[in-house]
Amino acid sequence: MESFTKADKRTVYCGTLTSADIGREVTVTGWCQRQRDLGSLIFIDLRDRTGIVQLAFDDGTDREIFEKAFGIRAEYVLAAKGTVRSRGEGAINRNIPTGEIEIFVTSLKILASAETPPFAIVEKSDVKAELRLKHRYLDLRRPDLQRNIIARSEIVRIARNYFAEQGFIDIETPCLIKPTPEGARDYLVPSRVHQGKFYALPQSPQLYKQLLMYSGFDRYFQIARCFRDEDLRADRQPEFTQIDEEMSFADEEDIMAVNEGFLKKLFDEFMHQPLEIPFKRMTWKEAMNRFGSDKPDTRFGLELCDISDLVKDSGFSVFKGAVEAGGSVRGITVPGGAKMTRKEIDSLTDFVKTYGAKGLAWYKNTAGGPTSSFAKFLTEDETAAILDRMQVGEGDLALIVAAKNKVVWDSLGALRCEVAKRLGLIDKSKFNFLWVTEFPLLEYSEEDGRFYAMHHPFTMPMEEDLPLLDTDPGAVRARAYDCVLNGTELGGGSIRIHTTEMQTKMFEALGIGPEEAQEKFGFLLEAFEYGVPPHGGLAFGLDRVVCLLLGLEDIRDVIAFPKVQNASELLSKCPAPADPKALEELGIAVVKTEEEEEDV
RNA sequence: GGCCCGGUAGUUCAGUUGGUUAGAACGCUAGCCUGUCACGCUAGAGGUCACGAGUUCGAGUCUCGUCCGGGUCGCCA
Repeated sequence: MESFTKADKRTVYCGTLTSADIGREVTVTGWCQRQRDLGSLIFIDLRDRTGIVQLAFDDGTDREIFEKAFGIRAEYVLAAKGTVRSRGEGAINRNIPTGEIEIFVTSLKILASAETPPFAIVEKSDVKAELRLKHRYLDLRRPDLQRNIIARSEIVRIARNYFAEQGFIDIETPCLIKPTPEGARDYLVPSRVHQGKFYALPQSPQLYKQLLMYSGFDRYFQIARCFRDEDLRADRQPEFTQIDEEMSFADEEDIMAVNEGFLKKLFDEFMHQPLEIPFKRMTWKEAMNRFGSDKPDTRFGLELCDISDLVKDSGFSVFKGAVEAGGSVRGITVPGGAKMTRKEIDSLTDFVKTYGAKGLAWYKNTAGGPTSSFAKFLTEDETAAILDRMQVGEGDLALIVAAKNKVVWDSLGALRCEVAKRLGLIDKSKFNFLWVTEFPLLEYSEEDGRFYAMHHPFTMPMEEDLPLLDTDPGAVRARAYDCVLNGTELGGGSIRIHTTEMQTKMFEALGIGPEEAQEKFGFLLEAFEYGVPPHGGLAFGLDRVVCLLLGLEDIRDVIAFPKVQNASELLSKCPAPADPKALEELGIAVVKTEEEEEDV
């Protein structure tokens, strides 16, 4: 065999061969999926990233080649030359695309042998995540994971093409940047040249893309890696990728339109299905009141219903007290939910408790006579009014939470999703895109006794709310928007502040004094002096986009080398201790914790 | 940092009230087999029950701690 590289014109991908190739002499390379030894007949399924083709060895096969084939085991790497031939009637395998043909092998090379892998390289794998991630290079051989990674590449290609067509310029921004005081924890990188000083890895290219607007690159685009030193979730990794954009001389309408165009193109070219644009829009306030969430899943109902006014004077202290304390009493009505058992309702009670609710009041409207956890504390009229307001019909179940608004929203927002999931109310074929707009500009932190920017401190307030900035900062709305799909925040952005006056006001509202502002964002404030265009932008979480389009739930399934919950990576075993010499050069000493001291 | 779930053969799991030699399936090894494709048949090998203490005559099973993995709340401008 003189050549077995893919560059050889006779070398083809396993999964691409069809009966149209019968008679061709070809070379294929790949991994042995399975060897079937039938005595004087051997078959080998050869796998590459395109699929599987069957290699055949029989009494017409050269004895030396036959002996070689006899010894081949799973995951051996092979190059085989031979003639494509029909399998003949009766021997056709309808389950695989190449099932009509096989390769009669005339030359065989074992490029590498292999140990039996710790788990089978098959599409449907129920092997524990830990083992898969320790051997991620094997896990990534599985066809479903290969499809995910290839799909991700296609989505990125479509994004690059689309934004280039729209006149966006792809610009790289630094990965070693100044640590930022607000927002998520930074990953810090020590400086050797400047001992005691640190870079941070970017949580996003935010400031740099704004600076690019100041420079006149009026349409910027980047597939940008971002880093946040926060705890992981099924949909959150410490390093992740954004489709990041920024536009000058643009307002919300321009930015939403460009991105609706992008998603439509993704649906055309990748999903091969229509997507209706423009998307529905909903203010943050409406989203919270109707769905208890700023990223509502609108594929099902179970909307929240406010009954505060009906119970504020009632004899039930739980309801009355919540309203008096400035909170509210709200609930959801589960159609047909009355058949839920007490045990099931108890588990929903435990569920809402994780969101800070003290309990879950319920009312089962059953034909045989209703049962309820709270009706005995209310008058018949009060109960009737609640049932009427919540439209609790026969066979329905009402679930009610009384607490401060944030807890009511959080718990009921999560509860309606949980109930929908348990009752199978979610139509998984739907893609309900939604813009959530008019987010609050600021969020009060009880712990720190101050306001923080809900989006980031460069977000433009809504003009009509500006007077409130001094009197009622919590009520000011921002020119910020999120793109939501089926209950997941796919991306978000805002119109940015572009004047010194406004930015100074914003820092004041955040309790950042002039000196601190100068020290931390002086370069930005100074830049405002030299003519900054109005601008705004948006960033999508690429990993989440890929996940949702592929119908996956675990973000790790679309990332080649993901990290586990404690932010370590099991394959290479990082993070790892640093070389003492390197630490010395950096002027860094690692301080042992008290526990470790005791062990020494 | 809190709460919940899990760790038994290479893999996925079962393992009764604490009781003899810890099982099954798949995989693996060897032999046989001419049309398999989840090949088949026969035989065989394979276990620190995550780790460490404790309770007990006796622990895979009960208790505590540790480690590892998963989910989640906090956190994630």
